[in-house]
Amino acid sequence: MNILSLDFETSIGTTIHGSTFRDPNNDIYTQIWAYNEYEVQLHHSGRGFNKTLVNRLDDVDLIIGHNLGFDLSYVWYDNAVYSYIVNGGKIWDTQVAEYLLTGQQHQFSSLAELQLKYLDEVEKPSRISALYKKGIGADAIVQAQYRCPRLWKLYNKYCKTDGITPIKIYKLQKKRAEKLGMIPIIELYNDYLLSIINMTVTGISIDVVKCEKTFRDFNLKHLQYLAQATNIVSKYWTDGALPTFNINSPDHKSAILFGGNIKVVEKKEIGVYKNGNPRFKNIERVVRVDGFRVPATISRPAKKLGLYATDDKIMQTIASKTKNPQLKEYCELQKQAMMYKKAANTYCKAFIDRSVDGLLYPNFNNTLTTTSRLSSSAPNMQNISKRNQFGKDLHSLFVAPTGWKCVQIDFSQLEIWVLALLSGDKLLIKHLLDGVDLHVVRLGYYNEDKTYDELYKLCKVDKDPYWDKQRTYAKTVSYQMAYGAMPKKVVASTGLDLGIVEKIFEKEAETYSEASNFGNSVRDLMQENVNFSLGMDIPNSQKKGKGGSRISKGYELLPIFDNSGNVFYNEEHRRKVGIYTSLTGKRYHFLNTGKVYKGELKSSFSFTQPKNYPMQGTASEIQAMTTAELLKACLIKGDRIKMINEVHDSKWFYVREDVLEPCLKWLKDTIEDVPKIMLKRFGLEVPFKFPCDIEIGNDFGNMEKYNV
DNA sequence: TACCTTGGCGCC
DNA sequence: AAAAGGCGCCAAGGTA
Repeated sequence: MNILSLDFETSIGTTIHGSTFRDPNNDIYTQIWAYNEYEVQLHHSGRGFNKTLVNRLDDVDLIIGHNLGFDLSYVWYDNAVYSYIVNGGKIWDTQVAEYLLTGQQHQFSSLAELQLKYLDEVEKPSRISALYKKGIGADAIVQAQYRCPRLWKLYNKYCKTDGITPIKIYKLQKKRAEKLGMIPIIELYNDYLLSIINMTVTGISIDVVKCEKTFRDFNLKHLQYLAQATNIVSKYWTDGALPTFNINSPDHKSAILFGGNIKVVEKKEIGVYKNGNPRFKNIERVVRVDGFRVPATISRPAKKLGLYATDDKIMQTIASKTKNPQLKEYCELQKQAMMYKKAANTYCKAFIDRSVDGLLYPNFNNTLTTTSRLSSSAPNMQNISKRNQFGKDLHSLFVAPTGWKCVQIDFSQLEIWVLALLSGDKLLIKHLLDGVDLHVVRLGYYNEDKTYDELYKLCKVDKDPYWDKQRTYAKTVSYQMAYGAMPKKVVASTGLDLGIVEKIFEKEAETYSEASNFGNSVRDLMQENVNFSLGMDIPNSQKKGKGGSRISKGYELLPIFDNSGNVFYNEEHRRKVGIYTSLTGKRYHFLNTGKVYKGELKSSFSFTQPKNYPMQGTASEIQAMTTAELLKACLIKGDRIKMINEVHDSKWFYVREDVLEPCLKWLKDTIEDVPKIMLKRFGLEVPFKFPCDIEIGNDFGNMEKYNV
């Protein structure tokens, strides 16, 4: 077996796109090819390699690297990479492996950290890394090789180490993974990484002109609402020392609604200099604002003394209770002004700033979340408004290239199907397979005078506005329950009575008893499997952030406190974590929040997390394995199907118009066939397929259902 | 200036 | 420090 460790040193590029492939000016200046731990080749080019590999990959069985997404995205369009992947070539990313081996606790590990952890090698402060940090990239170093021979020697040593280290780490990781039965799950997430790279490199088309126009429109709207709101508050905002009323300031909003103090800074003359110029000093004082005098009991105290929360929920309560028409109007204006500003800056502006020639290349963070879900940033493509007034405008900025269609394929009720799979609840499975509307079932829990059929007719056939709305509430409850929320939180997000929500939970537990009990069974299992936290997995020298925040996420034997605030450092009192291993071998860690009581640690674990982590985590595995399944075809049929984005249970594509039907049929069949993939990868029997819905359109704001 | 925390809100 | 379903981003306000 030939293993190859691949690593590139690149230029640094602009501050917007960093050192990644996104910046068109960036290139590779050194290629490090380490074969089987002993044969290391360094290839340098002062002109850059023009994003191509120096060698073929024909005799390579496994490519190893740390954060391979970075390197492979540079050479994704190289023929050698293409044929390697199409012929089933595999990768082992030590960052991905470490993430899974630690139960998703070690996020974005650095090579230096793993070097310490596995090889006990302390990375000496390197001149090379220091240069990189200063913005001096490999291009400059390679070009200076004859001028700076000492630096050049150092650089070559640095490169060589970076090539060999991942191979050494891989061998140890593999041993650990075999012991824990984690090889299949690590292979899955490595395959998934290839699909993620493919998505990232493809990019998402935006209509830049429309984006700029929408940005301007939203800003204009913001200013209009702001002006009206400012006009209303002007009679409460009279003190000349006050700054301009700022509708985005939590301080200002709290003060104007509930009354409060606003800190102001004034320049005060405190004498004269020798040259006769006046001497000033900044004096801080507070100005009292009475505002609308809304009773603060409607809200909740903020962290800052004397300030209160002003979120949407509270604003709605105020608007519905007040008899002051001006206040009522202000509530609506504040909301609109803020929403337009958010829509403009968080989305339109970010899209414009982040795009490169009309294409967005978001970061898909694959070693970040606790549950192994993907996360997205710069821009975040997973939280673009959909249901509110901006949903259509914002999504319609994402357009299909000429001759192509936008396609979105969603798993329907993925979390519920996952719950059925994990719990094996017979009735739930039957209901899902029969197409029973679970939201209507839940509506029935607190409308006992009506049967399922009657309610179904009212909601879905007659589309009675009242019952349709009731079903929407029930739907929200359904999803909240699936996410593992407790009744209180459901009340907060739906506005339903606590009594009703509790009844729903109660009846749900009766109806789908095995499914409802799933979380408890995880918790029981996990409570039996309490381990010490991972101890010195990351040495202190690698702590990051203030006070080593990375460590506090579970890498240190944390001291714990008793009810009187006494600190216990003894081994037997150290914090422990619960570990639960899922069907597929993925490990989840749960923080033990227990305290010391009479000298002994009483374990205590959250009720919601044990339910949520395996559900969310398994859902993400299904997303990962189905996406990975598409990769080869996406490469071979790259002129017909391009995958561009994922949002947890949905996948975004461009599909060429003239081959739409066969492509969509193939995509749907492949994605829905989770049993086939589960069997192949994990040897697990899954008794049902996972149904998907397809939508198509010319842009992602104007999509219509498509039946294959 | 650069970085951190808080409040608030978008998505699944 | 505890504890929460999982995330990321922006603006404000504060600190070094």
